[in-house]
Amino acid sequence: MKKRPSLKELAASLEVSPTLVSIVLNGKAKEYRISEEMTKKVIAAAKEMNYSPNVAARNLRSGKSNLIGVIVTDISNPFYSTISRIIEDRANEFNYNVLFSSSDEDLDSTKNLVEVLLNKGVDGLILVPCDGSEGLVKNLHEDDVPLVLLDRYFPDLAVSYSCLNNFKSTQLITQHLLEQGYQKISIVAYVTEMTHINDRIAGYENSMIEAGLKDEISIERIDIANAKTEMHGALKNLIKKGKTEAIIFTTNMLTVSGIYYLNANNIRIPDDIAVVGFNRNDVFNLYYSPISYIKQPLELLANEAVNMLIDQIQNDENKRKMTLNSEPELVIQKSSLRMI
Amino acid sequence: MKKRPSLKELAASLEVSPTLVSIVLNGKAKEYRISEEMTKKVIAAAKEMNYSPNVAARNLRSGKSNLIGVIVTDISNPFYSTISRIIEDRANEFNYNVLFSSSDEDLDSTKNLVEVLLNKGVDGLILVPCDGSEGLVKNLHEDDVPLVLLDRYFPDLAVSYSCLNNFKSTQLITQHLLEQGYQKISIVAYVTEMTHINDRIAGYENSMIEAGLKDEISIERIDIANAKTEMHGALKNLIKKGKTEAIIFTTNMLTVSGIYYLNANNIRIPDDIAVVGFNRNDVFNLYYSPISYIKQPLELLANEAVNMLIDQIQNDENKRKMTLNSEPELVIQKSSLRMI
DNA sequence: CTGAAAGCGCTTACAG
DNA sequence: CTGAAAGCGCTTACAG
Repeated sequence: MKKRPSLKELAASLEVSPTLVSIVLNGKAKEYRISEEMTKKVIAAAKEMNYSPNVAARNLRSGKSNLIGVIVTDISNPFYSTISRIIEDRANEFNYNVLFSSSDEDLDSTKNLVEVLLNKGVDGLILVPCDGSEGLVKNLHEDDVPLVLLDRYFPDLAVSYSCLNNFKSTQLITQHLLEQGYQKISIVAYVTEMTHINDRIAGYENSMIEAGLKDEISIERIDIANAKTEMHGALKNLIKKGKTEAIIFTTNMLTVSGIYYLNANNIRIPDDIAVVGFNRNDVFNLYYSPISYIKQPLELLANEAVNMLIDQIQNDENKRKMTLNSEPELVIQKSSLRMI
Repeated sequence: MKKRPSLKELAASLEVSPTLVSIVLNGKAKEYRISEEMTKKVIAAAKEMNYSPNVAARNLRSGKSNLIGVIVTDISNPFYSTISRIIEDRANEFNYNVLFSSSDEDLDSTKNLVEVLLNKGVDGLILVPCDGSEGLVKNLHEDDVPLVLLDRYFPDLAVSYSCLNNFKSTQLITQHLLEQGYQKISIVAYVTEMTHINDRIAGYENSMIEAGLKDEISIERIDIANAKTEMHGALKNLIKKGKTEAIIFTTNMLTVSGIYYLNANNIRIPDDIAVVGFNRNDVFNLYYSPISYIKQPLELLANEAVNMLIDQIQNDENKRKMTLNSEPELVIQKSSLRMI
């Protein structure tokens, strides 16, 4: 690889000191009252020689890497890949680069990735925390690692987060289904202690109770490790009981995997069972019966996560908890409309 | 952020020199014949103090960053997000981290990203080159930047690449459609000079000609910048002419966008028109008429790209061109089966 | 077997 | 307005 010129070489070619060059290139010419003429000369030479500072040296000296670490559960999942793209673009605007990793919802993996990213010298972390990671997050926060949680949060920790108003999202869904005349409404979720899922369940329960349908509440929990098999069991169970007119799937993956099952078993949507899912997906729109879903404001969520993080990094006294509980939007399509 | 202990502090706590510690922690104890006892003591202390080397300092000293840059067209596109995930995992195995960026098929953007990544000190690049980037790629190669092209390549450049055998992919499709009794077969592609697309077109033409159907060859080109509008025009055109019994879409995005159009216009697949697309997508499988598609060996493609790159980085005399033209697989589903 | 010293390329007090 | 010098944390000849 061709060697790039160093500051020293650039200074030598101009017959000035490295200090001067450094000052000018860091935009501090005014502050140090460098002559305009000299300033121009330096900048022109830097351009001419295609100079760009050695990042490792700058990092070492400044203690900053202008690198942020992002840990999502799986960057090949459309929900997270869309978010990652927005984070990347936003971080670039602030002159930061991003190191992405995927935790696969695994605690040990998450711990390991955090360690690796911190060792790489990232200035801060955006983390989609997995089940059981509350202690880890707490430790990071206590160690004053700039940190923003994304998509999920811990109510008991004073850690900033950028999330959906999950409770409201399932309220919207449930109320919509009730309006359509469905009463036997079930919900499918993961086995987890994470708030985002449990809030979604709570929003559903709340709306069911308010509608006087406490007895119709029906919750299926699926272990993410055996999602496919357990989805079969869960849906078979719901359908056998004849207990379900409508199903709410609480994540995108659950929705897609649920549709696979319903499809394979010739259960028609919405004729046999109405369906509402989470997060936009081409699959939903192109399905024979387009699927209603909760649309999250991904731009907002991702941009705010970056904003909060940069804010923490750059004003390090600023350790106050910043939170975003963004508004869900219910996109209604054929899958949840009662055919009359 | 909590300060991590330095090598010097670790050495001080052990009352030995930094040199010794460095040697031991870099696994060179044997080479320097450090006593086993001392070796163990150092390693234990490093663990105890949770020592990990400062990456910036190591990079500066070694001139290596253990960072590779990856430029895809859009990391939120499922095809590239899947590939990115595999690259990430593979790179980690080699103890490399990955900086991802998206070029949006834009040359200026690609140039800019290359510059940024190089300035960040990446040890090498995996690049999905866009239209018009041959000169850029040539320059990089001449500057001895370790470089592997992914998904697309330039036949005239001695640059390593990891790609699909594109010619063969559309041969497979065309032959399959011919076997099903379709003769009026059209193909939809981007306006581009890139080989991967033009090879796909060539494979189709080749099979059509071999079948004596030269006159039925029908190629629609779409400008990627106006994909949606032009897709409408192209398909309207094909259908009006009554000229098409089957359509081959040459990329995943084209396929999805084509299906949106056919859906909106109540054109039934395969009854009215048969369809074959590229790259697995949940959309295809869950569609009322599951879409046949070319499956690329993504694991292989991504892993080999990383292997080739690491090989270049670590054996820098090794500038020989390495190529992979991997085998396409045709997954046949309902969308291209003649209903008898 | 082990340590003192130089140097990677930068930035920033300090001095004038 | 400008420069000499120190130092960020590491590794690697060199010396013994």
